[in-house]
Amino acid sequence: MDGFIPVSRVFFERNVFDVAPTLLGCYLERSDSSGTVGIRITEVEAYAGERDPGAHAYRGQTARNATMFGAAGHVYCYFTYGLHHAINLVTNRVGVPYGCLIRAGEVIRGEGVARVRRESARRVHPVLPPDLARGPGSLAQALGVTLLDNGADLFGGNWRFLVPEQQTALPVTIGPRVGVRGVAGTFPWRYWISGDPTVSRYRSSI
DNA sequence: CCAACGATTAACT
DNA sequence: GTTAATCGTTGGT
Repeated sequence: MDGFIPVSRVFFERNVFDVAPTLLGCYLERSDSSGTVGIRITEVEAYAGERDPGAHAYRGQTARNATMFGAAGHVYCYFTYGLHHAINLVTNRVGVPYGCLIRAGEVIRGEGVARVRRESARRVHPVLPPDLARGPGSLAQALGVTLLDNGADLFGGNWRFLVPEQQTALPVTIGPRVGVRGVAGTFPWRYWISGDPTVSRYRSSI
């Protein structure tokens, strides 16, 4: 992918609050037999395990969240609301269940495939691109994610992660996370590219 | 075993 | 702004 270069797993073996803002502008790609879709990440949230009442891992390890407790650079995928999938990229080291929810992105490869997968998003506007990957559920749908992707490795297999070739200082806005209730909903652990139209329209739930 | 609900979305009014 | 859709996971009986 033009303008992006590979990076090692060390990128994810850092504190989640260091990783989260540096994910913005990076390239995330998933391939399967139906095609390849790649996005430029525009919105993420940090989830900090036992320190974070809003995190799945807050109450310890379960069968569902086990991937978060594993090695960095893997995909934690979960199913929620009976119909949506969402993905986190696992950070830090084994045993520290921190990760970044990928909330939104700009589809820059495989838009045709993404449009087919996101048929319901088609009628947004006759000319402008539809909301292909705006919000975690939409993003997962555009990428073709299923629960089989839980535990997938970003470094090998059908996923790929690249960083921008040019280190440009993106304008970043920080604010409360979406859909997180209680005190954890006040933590400013959401990061997005300022003014980017692909960022989810949802706002704080507090 | 069972009831409640969720890191949401899209279609309503 | 409000709400139905929809089911795996969780935590309490």
